[in-house]
Amino acid sequence: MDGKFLKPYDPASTEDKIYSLWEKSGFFDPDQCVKVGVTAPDAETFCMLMPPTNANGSLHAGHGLVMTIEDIITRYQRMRGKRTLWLPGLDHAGFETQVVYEKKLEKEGRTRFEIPPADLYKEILDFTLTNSANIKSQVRKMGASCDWSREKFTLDPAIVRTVYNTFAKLSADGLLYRGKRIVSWCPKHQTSFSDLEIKDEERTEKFYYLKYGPFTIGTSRPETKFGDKYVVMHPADKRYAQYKDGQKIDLEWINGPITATVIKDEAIDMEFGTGVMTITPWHDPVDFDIAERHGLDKEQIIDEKGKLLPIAGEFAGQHISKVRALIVEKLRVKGLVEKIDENYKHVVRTCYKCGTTIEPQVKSQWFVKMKPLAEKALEKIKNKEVVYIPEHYEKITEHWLGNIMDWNISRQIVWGIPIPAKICEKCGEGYVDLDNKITKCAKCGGEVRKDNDTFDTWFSSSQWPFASLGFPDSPDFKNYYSTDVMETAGEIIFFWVSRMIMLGLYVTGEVPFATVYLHGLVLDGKGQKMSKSKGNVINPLDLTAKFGTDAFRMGLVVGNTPGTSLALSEDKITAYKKFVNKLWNISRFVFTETENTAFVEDFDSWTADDRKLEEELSRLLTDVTTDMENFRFYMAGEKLYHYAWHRFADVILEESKKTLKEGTEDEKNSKKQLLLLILAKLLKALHPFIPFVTEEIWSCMLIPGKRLLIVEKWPGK
RNA sequence: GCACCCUUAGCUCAGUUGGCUAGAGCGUACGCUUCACACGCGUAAGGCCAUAGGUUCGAACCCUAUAGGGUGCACCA
Repeated sequence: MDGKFLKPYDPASTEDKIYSLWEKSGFFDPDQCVKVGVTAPDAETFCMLMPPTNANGSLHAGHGLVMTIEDIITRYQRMRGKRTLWLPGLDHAGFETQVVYEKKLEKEGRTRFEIPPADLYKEILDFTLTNSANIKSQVRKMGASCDWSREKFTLDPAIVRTVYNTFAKLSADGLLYRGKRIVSWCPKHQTSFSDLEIKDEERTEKFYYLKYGPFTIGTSRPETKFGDKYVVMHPADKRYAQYKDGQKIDLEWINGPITATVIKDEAIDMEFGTGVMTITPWHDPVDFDIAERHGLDKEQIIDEKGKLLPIAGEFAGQHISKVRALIVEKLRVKGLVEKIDENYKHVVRTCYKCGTTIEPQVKSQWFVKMKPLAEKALEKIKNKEVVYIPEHYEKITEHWLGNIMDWNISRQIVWGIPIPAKICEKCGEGYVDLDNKITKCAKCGGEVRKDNDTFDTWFSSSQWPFASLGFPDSPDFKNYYSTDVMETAGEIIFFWVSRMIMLGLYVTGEVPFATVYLHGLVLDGKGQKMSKSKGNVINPLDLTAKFGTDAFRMGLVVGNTPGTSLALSEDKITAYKKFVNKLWNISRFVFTETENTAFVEDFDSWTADDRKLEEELSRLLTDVTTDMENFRFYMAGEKLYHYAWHRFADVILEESKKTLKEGTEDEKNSKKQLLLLILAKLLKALHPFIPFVTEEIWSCMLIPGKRLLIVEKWPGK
């Protein structure tokens, strides 16, 4: 027996050694497995893509969970003999990364608005590359057995080309348009967003009743009302029956006399306020729709930075957040304030990143028509071509797909994939232009310039399943698409999962994956969300250093059901550290008692008792295999834990002591083979969960013709 | 407002298609250095499975209602 078993298991001196053993073996690469004969060339394939990691920081506990679950799946499938590919990748993560970088700039006293775009891009690229090296070493530390030789980055030229082709295809199929539409605009970040990037926040604010000629209008935002020249009411509202659609009324308003026009529209809720409102089409989606329906003028009141334009008269140039009180005071002096409701509760749309109030703006942006894509996806989901774990995510997805809005895919940031298009200077029309050929606007003949915007990062990551496998003609795409499992965070089910299904289906005609496994959040030990400001962020590397990667992995997976969040406490990880050590000591006992005894694969001289124990283990492993097949890793892990400690160690091992001391030769032989057999099978079954310690113990077993444990056969049926 | 989820031991959570005495980890109490392991061993305490009805031979599990907690979506100025 190796002398190291006389001391407790030491992860620090083991893990790096074992990982490089795996890497050198080439077994992460399915082609290599076939080449050296551990996998049959015609074996069934299994493919899972690692959600491309945001290359803007370092790994957090959530990544630890992703790497653990996905590695468990991968190792299990590989041991089952499948040609198993787990493809790693990195995401440039457009806006997310730019925000992180802007914070860094802020600390240095700089802002992105003073850096030439090309220079900024270069800076962020350097930043990303530095981070990604860091991230990759952390992923290795978690024990991830992904195929590094196939690693992809969302900015790889081949990926970008695929994204461009999809953009052009959408255009050719009439699913892409550039429109002057109202978009959600963050004045701080100075970019537009899709509807998913908006966070609703309930606020209690004042609600103002203002005199508008013969009417009283209600508003929570008097500072936007300078240009309001349309007054809208419901056509069926009897209170205002005397006013006709299109009727002009002269009245006194904030900065002097104006002529207002009466509009009748059914969008008005007669119950709300006074049943009359004025509209600000440039800065409100509902107002915009009304203006579109009636062909009304739209005027910009607030600029992109949130400051009032000249139309605001004396208030021009001031930031809207500062002038509300001043404007209300002016209105009050003019006698236009009727009353103020102090406790008006409503929902304000804010930037999910910085919490700044969204100021809608009318802008020309690229939109994808989502309905046709969503309908096809919905059909596949209902047919169970994509299966959700946990199940209820299917309903949530169907609800979202059934009510989908068009997707604004352009962002006014430099960090991202540039949109390959030309924009007409004169009329604003846009043209998809992959080959940089267009020089004149086909509509008005005006000069065109390059589109300076970039794609929403989700537009590229939604194409990840086929793009990363080399669509359309690489062998990997043919072998591995459509993939088997998509394992990711429940949080990004709309952002990413649903869009992957839609775009995958649209571009390749096939759903991109058969099963979606969604995990929940990793919370701190008290069940609170981790955040830098609370100071409760758990760094995975600290935990692997303190307890060992195997213990950390067990702590992340046992008791963690899909879709629900997990409270991760050090106590729990400590428990699994002890378990890993227990396994170490079990091995020490077995090795001591079976010194110089080789494991016999097809041993047939069992005692009746040992035969029963062997069958008991087989039953357990069958059970565990069922759990693995059904993604119940939390159960499989717990069952193996329980068996190893409370059955094998506490009972089987204890009882064996007597036999090994007092039994006949046959009984001793049978018992030794049993101990070796159980240990071997247990190591195999536990390997996906705790790969390092099992591989290390395995290396000390006396088994003729054994390979690395990572490619041994899974012991259950 | 609509949808979805949750409520089980002091804490964090399992409990698969309804079926033995409802489980685990941590924690707690008491006792053990027993020749694999004190990162250990043994023993014990601790639960009206949110509440009220219903279905059933049988319910933590299925149905209905209620209460509390959470999440997502949609919004009216």
